[in-house]
Amino acid sequence: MANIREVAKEAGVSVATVSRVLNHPEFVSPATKEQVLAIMKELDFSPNNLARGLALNKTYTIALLIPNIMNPLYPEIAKGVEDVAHKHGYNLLLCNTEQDRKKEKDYLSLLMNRKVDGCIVTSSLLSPDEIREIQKETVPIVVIGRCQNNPGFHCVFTDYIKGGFTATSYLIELGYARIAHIGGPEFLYESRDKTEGYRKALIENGLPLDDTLIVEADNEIESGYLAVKKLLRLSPRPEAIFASSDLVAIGALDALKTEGVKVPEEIALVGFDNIKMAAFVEPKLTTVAIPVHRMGLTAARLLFDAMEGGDTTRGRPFQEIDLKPKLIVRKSCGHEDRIREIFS
Amino acid sequence: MANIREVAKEAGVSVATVSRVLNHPEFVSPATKEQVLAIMKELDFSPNNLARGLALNKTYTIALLIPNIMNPLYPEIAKGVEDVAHKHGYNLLLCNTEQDRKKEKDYLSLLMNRKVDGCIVTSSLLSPDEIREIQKETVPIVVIGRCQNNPGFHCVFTDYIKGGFTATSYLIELGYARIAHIGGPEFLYESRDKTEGYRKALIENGLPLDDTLIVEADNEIESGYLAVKKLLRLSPRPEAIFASSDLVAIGALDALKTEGVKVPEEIALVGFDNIKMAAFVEPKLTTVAIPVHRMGLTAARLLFDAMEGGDTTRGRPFQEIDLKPKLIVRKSCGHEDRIREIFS
DNA sequence: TTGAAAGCGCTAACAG
DNA sequence: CTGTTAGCGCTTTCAA
Repeated sequence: MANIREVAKEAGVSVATVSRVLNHPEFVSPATKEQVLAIMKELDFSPNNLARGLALNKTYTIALLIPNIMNPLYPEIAKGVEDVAHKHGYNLLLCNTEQDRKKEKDYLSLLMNRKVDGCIVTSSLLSPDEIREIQKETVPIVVIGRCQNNPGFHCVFTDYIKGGFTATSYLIELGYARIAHIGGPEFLYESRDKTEGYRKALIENGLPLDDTLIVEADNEIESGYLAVKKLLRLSPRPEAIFASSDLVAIGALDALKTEGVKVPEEIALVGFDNIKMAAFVEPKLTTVAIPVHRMGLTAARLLFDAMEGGDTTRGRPFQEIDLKPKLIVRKSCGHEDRIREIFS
Repeated sequence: MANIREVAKEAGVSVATVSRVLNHPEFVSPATKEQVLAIMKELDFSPNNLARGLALNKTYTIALLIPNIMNPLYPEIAKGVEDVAHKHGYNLLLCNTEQDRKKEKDYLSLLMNRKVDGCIVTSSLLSPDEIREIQKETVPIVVIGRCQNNPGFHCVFTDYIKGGFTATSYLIELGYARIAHIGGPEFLYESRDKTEGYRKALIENGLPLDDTLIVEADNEIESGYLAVKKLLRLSPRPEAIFASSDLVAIGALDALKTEGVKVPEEIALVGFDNIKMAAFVEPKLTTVAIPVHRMGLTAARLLFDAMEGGDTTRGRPFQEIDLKPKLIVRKSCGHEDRIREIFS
């Protein structure tokens, strides 16, 4: 609770000197330096970062906006961001927007007013213009999401269309034709993209598009459960399901089991995200992996580059980093046996 | 980027008036208020919270220290805390200590210097004295963890001894005698307590204590996997396993399957925590539920009480809130059938 | 190598 | 109801 003035007085020097031993110790004589350091310890002094930030216009804090902390995807991103933030001596302010536009806006302006030094926004619900409006010129923002959506921001991008395409194509290769899709919430571009990939794969393979095979769910286990209940009422039943997230797939799997439908024998299932749990349900879930941890790392690196380089606002080339989704084949789709069976 | 002074000038009033429309609008005439508000909008003014915090000695931010953001337990606590923080108009600063004493200390002092208004610490590695040493007198801290361990802090507590006891007793009731235990990391009191509960249950039931039946693991799926590999080398094999966390139990289950051991027919399994995934592995995991979300809520409420009541440091009665663990019976231990079989 | 002093942007007496 | 003014704790010219 002691402040710099008390330390100065006690040490018989000026506050400037005390400040110097904190910030530019090389410019102060060893003798006084030691003296001051001693007094600091004695008085249990530690600088007030608020005041420091006010004077320096720097807070050594960055923020990360995530839509849902309960979705295991985001803690993993957060971990990636934190790893590099901590390495740079920065603090991470984690904000949970709960997929609420208002909350996202609130947090964002709060952060800008709190003068964080930088900010990473994941799967934002806001338009680039909305973000820009809230953004202070001095605070770089990097976006994790779709870049074409966010001109003017550094951006880490994953091609969900391709992801959806990959998942669906895989199912098609395995010989399934009547493939259902449990889509994510419409208001997320990620969901729409996955669905688009799904459609694209069907079309390119000359399979009919059937909208009754598409149901929407939010990103929750329970929601996947319900979706399957709906899908099972269809006749004929789908032969395979592409779920827009592993969480949903896990719920779907649960429903399938409840209904006594064997996976993959009767219905095959692909998830999306490759969350850890995907490998521990039964059957282990085939899924499309998103390099989440790396997304966090990369976004953070981009941010620090921008923060150190300054100049983010000037029409400088914005970086887009494209992290590729990758199919992880496990047991939930049928595999070699199934392939053989189909093609023989 | 405009500041209060510019607004004042532009509006032809004093800074005090501008400040007033921000903080005590009731004391300013409607006319000037509107006028000022208009200018604010025109200049895109928003107050600098750093300066505000400096002047008010208040930041409208609380912090939450968690040991591991990747463990699904903690996001749930965070959610609880955030719910009430947001309701009070506060920001939540989430800090991941990675179960590292140094990092925990660093974060804690960082936070104190940043002048958060309050702080919640979960399963701390620090002693009460260490925490107190870092704590600024004005900043209330509430602890989620063992209260006897933390005299002098408000505290939300769960009785892990009882939890371990409950889990083990349940296994014993079902007729298992040779019960193994996969303990959590020794350096966490939670782990030690669960293990103590395990021992207590054995003793009270007149079962022999056999230390070869106890193996240590950290709180990771992989670690549970390895632990089971070890346990399976024992002969005779254990009939049941009490795992110190669901994560570990899930890893254990995976290993058991890999080894072709049927659960619960050949080996029964109980987990701990009741994370969501416990209900989606096969067999669904019997476990001991910790009311995590409620822990977060409660801790936050305690914190806000303390913050508003002031006076936390004075030897005022510290609240201890005891949230009870609860057995959740699912399929991984054998159930009615098994009971009948055993008792007939 | 050091000190005096002018801010950083805001709030809160106090006096009108 | 409004303005003047003195800080909040720290950093950084500028002079010495």
